[in-house]
Amino acid sequence: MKPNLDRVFSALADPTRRRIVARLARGEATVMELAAPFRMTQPSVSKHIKVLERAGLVSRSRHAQTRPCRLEPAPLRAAMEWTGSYRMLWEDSFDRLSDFLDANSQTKKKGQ
Amino acid sequence: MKPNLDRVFSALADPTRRRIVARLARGEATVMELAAPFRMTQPSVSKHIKVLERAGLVSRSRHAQTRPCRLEPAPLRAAMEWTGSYRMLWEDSFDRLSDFLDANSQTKKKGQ
DNA sequence: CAAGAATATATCCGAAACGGAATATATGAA
DNA sequence: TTCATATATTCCGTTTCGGATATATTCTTG
Repeated sequence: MKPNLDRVFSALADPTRRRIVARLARGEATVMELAAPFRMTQPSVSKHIKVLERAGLVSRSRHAQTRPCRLEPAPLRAAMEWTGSYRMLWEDSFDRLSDFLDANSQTKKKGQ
Repeated sequence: MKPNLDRVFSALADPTRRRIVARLARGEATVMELAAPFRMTQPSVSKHIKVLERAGLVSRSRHAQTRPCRLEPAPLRAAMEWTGSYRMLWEDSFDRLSDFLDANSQTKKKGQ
């Protein structure tokens, strides 16, 4: 089950789906919960979730009538590793430690 | 000119474009040079380059009849920072240094 | 200026994406 | 069984995408 970067990047290319990912990073959620913040209809959100699912970014369980969604780290990691393999382009220093700390403190401040 | 993640992720969702990015990471290249490894026609490659350009991933200069392409780091960095903001999901340790080194050695081994 | 090389633009095509509306399925409760 | 809630599926129209072909533009050189 190796992440398919085509699907992963494609899934992340939509702002609705990135917001869903951001929401799921804080814990499992049902389709209703995920749909709530959006103006979109529920079936549309369902479709977005399915896109995330096919990219491996989301997995689901069954609990009563609900199908809680959970975020899967592997594809996100694969996407980060691909983009990260070009770090050298924006890092002019060879002090990898300080570079990492700088980058890390920045990502921490970033929302969506 | 802040990177538009929609466009960036969307641009990276295509394998041809990721190969172009990989090629450009090793230095500037003309359209002809970029097109060479592909079976595609030149206009198709031109379109892919334009997609990368609109995402801010590629910039171009003018030199004689050629328009050399250069890779721009900012959007790649933005994409990495977005995905990287979910690192916590696959890192169970708080030893950030060793985590970074592990991740880094892995990305180094990865091709395309 | 004419010819050629590098690149862009225009147009066409089939396939896929995105969103809505309506409908279907499934599970739990009364 | 009947009702209600949660979610999925289907169909539709519109837009975008990826590739092809054909044509135009731009610069260089003779």
